[in-house]
Amino acid sequence: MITNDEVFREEHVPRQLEHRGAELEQLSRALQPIVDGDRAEDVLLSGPSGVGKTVLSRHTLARLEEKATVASAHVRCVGSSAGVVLRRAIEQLPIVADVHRGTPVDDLVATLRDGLDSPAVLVLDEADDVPETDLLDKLALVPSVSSVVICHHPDDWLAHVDEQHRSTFDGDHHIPLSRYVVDELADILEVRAERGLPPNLVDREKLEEIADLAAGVAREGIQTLREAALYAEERGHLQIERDDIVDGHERALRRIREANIRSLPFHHQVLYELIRLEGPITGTELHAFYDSMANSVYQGQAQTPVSRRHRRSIITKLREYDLVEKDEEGDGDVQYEPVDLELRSPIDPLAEILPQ
DNA sequence: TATCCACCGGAATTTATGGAAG
DNA sequence: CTTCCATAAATTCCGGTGGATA
Repeated sequence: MITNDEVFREEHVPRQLEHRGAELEQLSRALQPIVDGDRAEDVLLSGPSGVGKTVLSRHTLARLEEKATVASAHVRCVGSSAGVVLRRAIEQLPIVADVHRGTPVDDLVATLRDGLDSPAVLVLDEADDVPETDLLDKLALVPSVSSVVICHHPDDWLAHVDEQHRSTFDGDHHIPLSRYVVDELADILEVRAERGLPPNLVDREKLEEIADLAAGVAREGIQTLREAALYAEERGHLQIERDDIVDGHERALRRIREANIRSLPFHHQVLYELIRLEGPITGTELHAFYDSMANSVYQGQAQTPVSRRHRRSIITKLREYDLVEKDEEGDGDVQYEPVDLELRSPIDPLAEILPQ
């Protein structure tokens, strides 16, 4: 039923970007100098997840590539230190150097500075919580590399940035992307449907319904369209129907969360499972529960149980990934609970230990 | 209002890890 | 193989916050 799954992939970059003309223009203008071999300007791209920040940067760079050879690197920064970010950047850029774990960060900066024949663009994706705030300081020492920073909350991000770098991302150098309105997202979905689904499987009205359910978040809308098409096939519908959309949306959201949970380390999954099994649960109860379970859970594992302080950081991360919610109950005490009760950790470390 | 208590999160400090040099 | 070094992860320390209580 899906004729071309490629167009529904997360990493798919469309040839034509719908309804991002102004932003595309703005970003192209900032990066334009690189075509002539000059340093591009730094840019901050911000907006909620799934509205096309990454796609915009990839699409823009791909367009520039058509005009000239452009050296660029795209690094996901989530949970990585400055060293890891720099190392991955060097690996992607045309630089001959051996970089490995343990290479001093200043050496990495030096190879980046000395190893390039011409200026390059470094895209720092999901830069929200890079622990090393001085990453920008280090990059400032590399005049030939300009940065495109992608983050969710520009104000929070800028607050962590040194005063001296803050003005770099002023005015034209900050491109905020917002959610699409229903009509716009429906246009985007229409293109995907044309290219990836059989003709007449879905009409405009249904696309608008999907766009509405997804609340203007493109990633959600695109995945919902895909899942709805699969449901329609399972159910023998000739067209996508309303219940295909509703169920498709549920499954799309779950898939997105599953992808999130899979990328997390063991400790995080343990905490997640405890919250899922016992939630809603208060912080104090959760710590006590962890303490009582820890020995059996970590039995035979390479890792050992972690301290309370570290657990707090982990819970924060689980919330950022939209896996756990923090409820302010009416009476004031906070409770944690899973966003999706049915969504188990793939490790599922407690299954055989806990009854029920 | 003053004090206590639990929690949060930043920062300093310690520990583990893997490559490199001897 | 052992020692040394820098990074990254995890722990410890600690000041700030806000609700509860007298």
